[in-house]
Amino acid sequence: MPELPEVETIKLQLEKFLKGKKVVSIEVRNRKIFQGDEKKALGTRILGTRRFGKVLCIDLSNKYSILAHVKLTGQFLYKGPELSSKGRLSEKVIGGIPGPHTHVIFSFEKGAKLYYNDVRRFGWIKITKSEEVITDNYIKKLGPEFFKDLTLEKFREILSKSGRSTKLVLMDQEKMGGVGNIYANDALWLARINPRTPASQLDGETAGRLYSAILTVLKTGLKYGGASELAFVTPDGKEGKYQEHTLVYGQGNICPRCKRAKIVKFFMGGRGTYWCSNCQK
DNA sequence: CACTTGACCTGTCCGC
DNA sequence: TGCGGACAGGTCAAGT
Repeated sequence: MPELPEVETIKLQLEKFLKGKKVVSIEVRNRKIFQGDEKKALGTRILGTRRFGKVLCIDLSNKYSILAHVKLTGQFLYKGPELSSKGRLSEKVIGGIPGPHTHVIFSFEKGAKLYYNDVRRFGWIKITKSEEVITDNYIKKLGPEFFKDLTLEKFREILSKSGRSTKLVLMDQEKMGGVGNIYANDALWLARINPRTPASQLDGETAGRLYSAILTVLKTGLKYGGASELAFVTPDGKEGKYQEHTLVYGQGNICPRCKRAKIVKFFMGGRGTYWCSNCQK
């Protein structure tokens, strides 16, 4: 669920809340989640935030950076003077903050805090030299990204070189960065493409349709502040709304476009795939 | 090399 | 009401 729109939403809020703040302390409650020496961050200020695919990057003033992948259930939650008391916490923040699922607590000046909660503990946070961010094991393998360096031409080329099913290629972060299961399902439906069609079999026009469809669903996801299907919440403790606007993901009713077939769910690569047999050929 | 399955984890939901 | 099992999406490692 944290895909490009969700991580971008987190990134924008963290930028807003943290920029310029001085790191006073970092409490690591779970060593498996936080890798590296957190003391390197103490006394530094937050310069800004970046995003690489689904990975967050928080740049510090001493040429170190904090990288984080929230995977499925990781949550960054901010408490500070800007939020006052009105910000009610989503019930998706299980156990509250701090709580049994809080694994890292960042403290800043004036009592501001950033909590990292993660029920399933799949996520990770690490501190690394800023110049080594792009050679990080995950980031160095990331493919080009939508809205950044993934042009239509490059997109067509990537598809043409893979005989794997189109859906799996879209979700392969080493081929292209940012798209996960929810947006892949919706984009394929929007472009009327069968998720199982081998990527190399799509002609230029069809690939172009898919490219625009992906941009469309990602933009829609951003507009709604991400999809809170599972555990996604924004740092201010609120939920995204895209899950209320999915095209086919999570649906089981008659296809809203052709109204001739039911949306069918099946598994591809172990993940739920939603498909209209009538209009996705 | 391409592709699949299992592991990582726990909360939620569904059926009995 | 309680319990067991399937299921959730993102990646990595191991197996076919």
